[in-house]
Amino acid sequence: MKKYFGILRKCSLFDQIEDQHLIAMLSCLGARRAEFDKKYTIFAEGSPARYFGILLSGSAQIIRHDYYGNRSIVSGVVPGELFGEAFACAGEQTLPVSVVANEPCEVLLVDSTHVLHTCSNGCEFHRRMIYNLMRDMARKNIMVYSKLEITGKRSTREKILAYLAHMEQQTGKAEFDIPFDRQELADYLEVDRSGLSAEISKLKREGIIDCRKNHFVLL
Amino acid sequence: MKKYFGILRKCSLFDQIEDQHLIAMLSCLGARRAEFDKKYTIFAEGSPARYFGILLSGSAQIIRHDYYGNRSIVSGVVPGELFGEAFACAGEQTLPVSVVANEPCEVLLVDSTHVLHTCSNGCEFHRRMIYNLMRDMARKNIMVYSKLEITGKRSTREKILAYLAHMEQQTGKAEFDIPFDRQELADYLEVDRSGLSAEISKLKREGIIDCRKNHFVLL
DNA sequence: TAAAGTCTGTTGAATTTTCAACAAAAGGAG
DNA sequence: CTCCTTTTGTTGAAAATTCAACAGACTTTA
Repeated sequence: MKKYFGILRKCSLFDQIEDQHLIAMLSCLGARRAEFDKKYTIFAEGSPARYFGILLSGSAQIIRHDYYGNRSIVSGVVPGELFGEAFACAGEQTLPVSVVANEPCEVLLVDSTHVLHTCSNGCEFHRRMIYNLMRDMARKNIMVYSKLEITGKRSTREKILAYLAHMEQQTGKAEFDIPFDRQELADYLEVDRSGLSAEISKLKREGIIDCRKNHFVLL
Repeated sequence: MKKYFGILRKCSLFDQIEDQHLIAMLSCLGARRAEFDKKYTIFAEGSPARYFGILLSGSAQIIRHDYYGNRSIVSGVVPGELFGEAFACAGEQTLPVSVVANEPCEVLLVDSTHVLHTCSNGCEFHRRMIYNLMRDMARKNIMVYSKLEITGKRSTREKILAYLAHMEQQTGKAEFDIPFDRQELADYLEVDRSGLSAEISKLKREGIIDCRKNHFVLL
């Protein structure tokens, strides 16, 4: 498990918890490692939400399908991030979303009840971890609000610009890669793919942005 | 403060905490009561997010304005609910939204740092409260996901139906009042008001729903 | 390297949404 | 009760989005 310490140290759940305690905690949490190939479903919509995940490597997406099979991408997941924790912590819920591997993934599955209730060993790091988990959820909350702000825009153009502005703010740079291809970006922004492509071309012609594939520059 | 016990008992933050401990806790939290008239801003977008609120009476809305002043309603707040807690718990944030009184309101303002850090009295109910707060945030998270699902629909018609289905599920009844007037519903669903009215009329003509003002029936 | 498959940009037509303006209905104030 | 204000429904025109179809660019696989 030691090979994952680099990632786990960056995971907000273990903030200010030292390596020496990590191993004990992981077993205490009943954490187990799992692998998923590209396109595989890590968590399936509708299944019980007892476990949450920590992405160790690869990348994943949180998605939802409506009655007609239209895909909507809620967010991407990068290594070190938690996923599904809100559903696990709310209790008595089934998952309203799926989590799908975007490329081969390694994940750590954690039983949420082990986090929420102090372990029988009475280890004192639980308190820290619960605090960390709370802050993580607060931040996730804010992230979802951001998405609401982006997809709440009325036009495709405004959605694109709001998304790019958000990425600029998050990376601190006017030049960055986005984690989506065109279809995925469309599914994230809740717009039509061809309309999205057309609008991106227009923004390029107007000299507002530049991009090549998934690399964008704000001018 | 005793007159508010009825409401506070329903507040998720105080789940399983008995009345006798409540008074001590409230002072321990540095909670203070405040009143706001209709249309008054309880929390302003951009201001520091140190306090969160508990609505004691009245009703409020969490809203956001974009550059052009377009209003977007993120959610409504009813008595007993917390608001602003995610922003306060994420730390180092300013509010990305405003909270506005929809009618005369009484609120309890709570200093988030008092909740997150065990009080000097070392009262044991903090643990329970932190647990409650975490579950509250997890649920809020899920609520925002629901909103994302509703507003993520591509057409006005689908948004209306998704919203009404959500209300039906939440109330458990096919007949209910919605907490919005037409303009507010439009701002919540992120659509044009006149288009919304037109679509509601159409749904009525088609015999899919019935409504009078803000009372809706799913047929 | 060639072939097959996927992703992206373009286009035009059909559909929808937005916008602006107005009139009817409902609610509130005096 | 009447006047005034706010809310709601309707309409038509303008603008934007979606849809379907296709061609070229890029990837992957055999």
